[in-house]
Amino acid sequence: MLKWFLTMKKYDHKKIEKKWQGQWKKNHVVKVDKDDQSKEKFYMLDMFPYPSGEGLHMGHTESYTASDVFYRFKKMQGFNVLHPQGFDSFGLPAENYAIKTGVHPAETTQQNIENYIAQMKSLGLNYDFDEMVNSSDPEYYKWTQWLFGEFFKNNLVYKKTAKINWCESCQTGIANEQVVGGECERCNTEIMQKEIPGWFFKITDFADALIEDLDKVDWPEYTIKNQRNWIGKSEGAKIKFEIKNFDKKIEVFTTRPDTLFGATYMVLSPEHKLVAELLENKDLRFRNYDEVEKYIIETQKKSEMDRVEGKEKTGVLLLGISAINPANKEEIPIFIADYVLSGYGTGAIMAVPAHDTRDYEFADTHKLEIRKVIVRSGDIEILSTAKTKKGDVEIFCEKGKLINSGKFDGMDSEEAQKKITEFVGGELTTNYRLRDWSISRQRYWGCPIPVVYSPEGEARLIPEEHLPWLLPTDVDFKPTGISPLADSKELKERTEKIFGKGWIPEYDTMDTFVDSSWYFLRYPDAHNDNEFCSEARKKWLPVDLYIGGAEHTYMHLLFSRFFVKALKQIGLLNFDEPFMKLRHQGMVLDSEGKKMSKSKGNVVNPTEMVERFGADSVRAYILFAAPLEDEVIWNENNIVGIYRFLEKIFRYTNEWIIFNRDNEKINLNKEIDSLLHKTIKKVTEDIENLKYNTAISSLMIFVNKIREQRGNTSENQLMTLFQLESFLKILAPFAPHITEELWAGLGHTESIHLEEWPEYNEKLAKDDKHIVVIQINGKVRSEIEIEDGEDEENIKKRALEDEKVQKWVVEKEIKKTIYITNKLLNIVI
RNA sequence: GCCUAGGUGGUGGAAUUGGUAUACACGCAACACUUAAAAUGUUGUCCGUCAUGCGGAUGCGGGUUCGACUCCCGCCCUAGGCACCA
Repeated sequence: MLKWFLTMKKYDHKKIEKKWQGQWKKNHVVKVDKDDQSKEKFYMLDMFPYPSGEGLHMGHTESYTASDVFYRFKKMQGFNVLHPQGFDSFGLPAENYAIKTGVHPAETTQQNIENYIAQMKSLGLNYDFDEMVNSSDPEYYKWTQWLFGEFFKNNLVYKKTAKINWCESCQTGIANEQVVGGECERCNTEIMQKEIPGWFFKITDFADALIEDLDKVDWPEYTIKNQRNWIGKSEGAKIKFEIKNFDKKIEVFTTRPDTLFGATYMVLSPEHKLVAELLENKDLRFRNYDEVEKYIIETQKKSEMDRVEGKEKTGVLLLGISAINPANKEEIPIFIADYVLSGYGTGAIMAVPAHDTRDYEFADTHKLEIRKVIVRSGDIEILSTAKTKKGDVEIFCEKGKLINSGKFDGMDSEEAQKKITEFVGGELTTNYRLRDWSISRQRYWGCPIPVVYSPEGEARLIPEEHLPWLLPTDVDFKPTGISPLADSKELKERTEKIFGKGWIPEYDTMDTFVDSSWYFLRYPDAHNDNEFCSEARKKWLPVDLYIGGAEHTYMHLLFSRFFVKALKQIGLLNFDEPFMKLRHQGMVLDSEGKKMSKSKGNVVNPTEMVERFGADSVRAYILFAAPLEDEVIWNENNIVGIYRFLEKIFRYTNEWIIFNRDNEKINLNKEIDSLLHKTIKKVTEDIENLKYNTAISSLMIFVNKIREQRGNTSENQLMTLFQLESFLKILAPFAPHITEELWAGLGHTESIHLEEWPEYNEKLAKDDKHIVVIQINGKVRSEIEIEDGEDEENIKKRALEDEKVQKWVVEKEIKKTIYITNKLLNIVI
């Protein structure tokens, strides 16, 4: 014993990890040959991070480790795996930091990227950083601009002046999709409304395809649902209402044209164009002009959140005008109210208080007529059918049969929707919640929009030969309400030099979501200066497995999907969906189960954890602690379990090397061999299904078994070299450093990560004996050991002879028995 | 209010075409080694009971079934998301 104790090495994770991280780089272990046609391709993608000053966080650590494990696994299985990483490096934090300190965003971004790369390497993440993509690099954004140009030429981008969400702090417009809880997603300032001209991508053109193609992908159910809900398709009708004594019509969108006879008033959103027109028309001036104007101003101050939260349904009657219900020609009042939003439908509604909760609440407050026109089918006589109860009156919001609707009485809702729409000259139509994507930002640190304006104000695309259209450097970062680029002398001169006197450049930059909507198309051909991706390299697309946070389920995924569909329509791609399989990692919480945040001071730094426990332990622990998609509690006290596990393997392997290296007469331990094959099977299947926690647990069970057997056997009979090596290989994706060290210790000169993934023998992975549980009336009373495939009658006979079973069945009639092969026998008495 | 996910020992979690509930890990306890501690090892650890037995337990209450963490009905709680969508 003393001998091996003296020669035994200690598991020094720092030394081992540093050594191999250096070696991998030197020996090109991470290199991918993108043109290798001999192997099947696999594209494993991570959501690229924004390189913030705070560095990598634990969420990245989990997600990137998960993909790194899968990458190593697929590579060992013989796939040619592309597993790139890059940086989503345009964005507000760097610009805000520049405003505060004067340090140019390019500089801080570069520093942060270097820091991120160092952190990623310290975790043993094997990215080939030569194939990196960096969205603020002109070599990259040249192609962002080029793609914008393709959209421009193909009518998929247009300019319009629109009231948009405005963030006072960022001094920029914010897309609807980027407003979180009425606040700016990035800085949490409350969003206001402001009229701003800007460029929009026609994402709504693809609304139906964006819904339908969700059938083609292997994504989490809820992510698919979220995408569907975000697009928000609804069937209905557009119907026009005449205004009395005014030659204009109000068009409404309704999902319930069958309730038209019950429309007892109309509501316009305060921003509705017609309201402004009516206000300007002196002949028609409302009798309550001041009240109306005051209400409009109050609404403008409100964010969408405020409008939503107001419990009282406020609104103002437009005194002096009225509309005609086209179904029954009755004169009905018109209101403006902020519960009607300008951005959805037509910005105007017909209100049917008897059959819509919100309309009812408004009608109740303003004492308006409530006319019932729908009753539950087969319930014509009784008018009191109810779904939702509101005060004393009952509201029925479902479809049913019509009453009080003239010649349509007795008709079913379904049929009446078509017939009534037809009757009033309306139009059946589909409406979407999705709006076109506003991409203009009045910011500095973003991709310049490659457009110039003629002296007459006409927008023209900057020709390809002038790309990349560089972001100027001579600007002041301070927010003024206009784009920082308007400051640049150089940009102005550059524009005039190329296009002539009087031409001015577009000053806005693009939403950073544009950069991240196509980056995965660039990795296969990251250095191509002539194309965004060559035809040959497009064979890598689409992405086979994408791992990233669930927080991106709406915007990033939707925008990326839109890009792929748009580029297919243009003819630049030939597939429909960017990400075939998608999985999310859960949040990493502190030891008390709370969200990590700077303000709480409970943020765990991955690099510090790597220092203390080693990259292998950090990797294995974060995957072991919980299923990938669940929340992970980062508990430092628990990581020691993984550390001990690795240490045991380290000690065991070194013992093995000392005693067995030159010993050719190791006897095959059949029990260990069977367990090994079971473990290979389990780990292989679990990795394939991203069930890393149970894969690691089965590796632990294997090690425990070996430790247990060590007491019963002489050391040189424990494991063959082949068995030991197979075990190290299936551990390698999780703990790449320690396995590499032990692999080298066994005398290998090539990396373990270039080895083939062990095959399991189905026969050996199967037991030839099983324990069958004997139940009496569903309660476990005994168990017997059986041969694999033993005859049911025989098992039954043996079970009834069992002493413990005898006690229960003696003098009882056996009604029936149920046998589950190799598992269970239930005797019913 | 709506949508989604979930509720299993002291803790993280395992097990679902319905078939031994609590794998694996942490923690805890006892023992061994040690002058001692750490480390390591061994044993034990859902609850009740004197128990190699018996009974009970997967948020709560019912149901289906030979058998339910798993399926059905009703309710409670937690987390995340959405929100006047006409």
